[in-house]
Amino acid sequence: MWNPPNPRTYNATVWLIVKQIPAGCVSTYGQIASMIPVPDGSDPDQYHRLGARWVGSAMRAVRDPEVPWQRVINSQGKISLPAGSSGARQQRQRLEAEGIEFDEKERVDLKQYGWDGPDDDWLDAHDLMPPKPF
DNA sequence: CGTTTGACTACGC
DNA sequence: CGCGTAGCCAAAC
Repeated sequence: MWNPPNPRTYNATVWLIVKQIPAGCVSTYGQIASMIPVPDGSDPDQYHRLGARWVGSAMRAVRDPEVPWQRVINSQGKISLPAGSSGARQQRQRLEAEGIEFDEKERVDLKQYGWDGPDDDWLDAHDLMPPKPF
């Protein structure tokens, strides 16, 4: 429920995608989740909603400095780390350093800064693996 | 070795 | 617009 059945593989896939987000852009947990194939037989919508949290746990587990974890925010355009935490401040600072602006409600305009996902040729070249079925 | 603990989201009120 | 809810787990205590 909170974690994918096989975190090692799923996290690696998430990190691979997140690395594609260009500086100055953001994506959401749900968007990242929806880029990853689902196992045969599962309902994509339900699975991707679960996946959003899995993407969150993958971000928590990032250790590779090349993964721009700060560019992943929630569907409301807000930072999901606890408000006021050092992590949240660092995320906001990093995003602002890339030219991203926050409104008075601490939100990023997804229409303006949202990333549309990797190119088709990138997807073809990488052939992402669906998570192991439950 | 049993408990605890999580970077989410769509939907109905 | 804000709040509560349900959704095929596993690593760290």
